[in-house]
Amino acid sequence: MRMSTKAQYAVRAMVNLNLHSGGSPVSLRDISLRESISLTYLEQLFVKLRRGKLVKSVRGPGGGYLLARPARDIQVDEIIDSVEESLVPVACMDQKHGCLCDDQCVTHNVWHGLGERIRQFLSSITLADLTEEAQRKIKQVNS
Amino acid sequence: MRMSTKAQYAVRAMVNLNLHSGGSPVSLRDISLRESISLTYLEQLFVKLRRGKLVKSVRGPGGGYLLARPARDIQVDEIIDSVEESLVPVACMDQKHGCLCDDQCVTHNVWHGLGERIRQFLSSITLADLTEEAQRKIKQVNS
DNA sequence: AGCATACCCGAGTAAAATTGTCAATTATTT
DNA sequence: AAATAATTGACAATTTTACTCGGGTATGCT
Repeated sequence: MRMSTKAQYAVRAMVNLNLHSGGSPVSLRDISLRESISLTYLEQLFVKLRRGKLVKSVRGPGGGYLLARPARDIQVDEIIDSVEESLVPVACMDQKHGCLCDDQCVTHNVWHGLGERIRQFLSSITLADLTEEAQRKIKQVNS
Repeated sequence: MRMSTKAQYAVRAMVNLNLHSGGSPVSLRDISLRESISLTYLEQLFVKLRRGKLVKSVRGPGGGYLLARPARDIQVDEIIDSVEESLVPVACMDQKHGCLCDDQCVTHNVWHGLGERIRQFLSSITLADLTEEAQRKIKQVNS
């Protein structure tokens, strides 16, 4: 039961983006340097975040990425969904048409319930929450 | 975010064991046939379940495995712990001495909180709960 | 126009984890 | 002794993860 580093990177990158954007685009190069994530890997992640409508891109010099919506309206589970990390703990429940083992599996309800808890928790946290927390931590270090 | 099949198998096997044991040992061969899990793989799992003190083994003909404690006292999170599946979602939190990134990571609290929710949920379910549920499902099919 | 910046995209790849198998042994009962 | 069944360690196939690489394309600046 592990959250992939892909998902972890995506969340970190989004917080960093929000933290350093004063309305103007932030380049992946900057995020790469600050978060020590390889540029090419970040590119991969942001393609998905853009397709997930969480960020907008601005091309050309001075370009970069912007949040597509206010940070308050972006939930952590959406970030993870965008980079294609399933939040459901078992494979048979990925399909939308429900699980084949519906009736047979005794353990079905356990994983289903667990998936719901995970979703519930991660959807209760917004990018704004994380950004504020980051700002507090930065202040602490500087004082 | 996936529960490994190893953990899923372990839970299924434990339910099946409890379901078919009337106080007498159940052989892995029987569980293997009923749950369609390879015998040799089951052996691997039960070594760990035994070390985790969830089952006791009885060797020789008529032997097999028994629950080490009443099913009501066995929680699902213990089964998963035994087969060495971490319930904490990120690697840096596995060590008991705490996470190095404690202060720096903004996202630390997210994963920590998530881990706690997962643990909380899985510890609220006992092997007895799952066994009763299985019995109800069997009745439904037979009626 | 030409150049630099920065996003865009698909393919490939090495390492790690997962999911097992195989062979040989030990303990117990009949 | 023979059969049953757990015990153990080594090993192997497959899949997933976490990347890199090599090219593109759009935009702004001089």
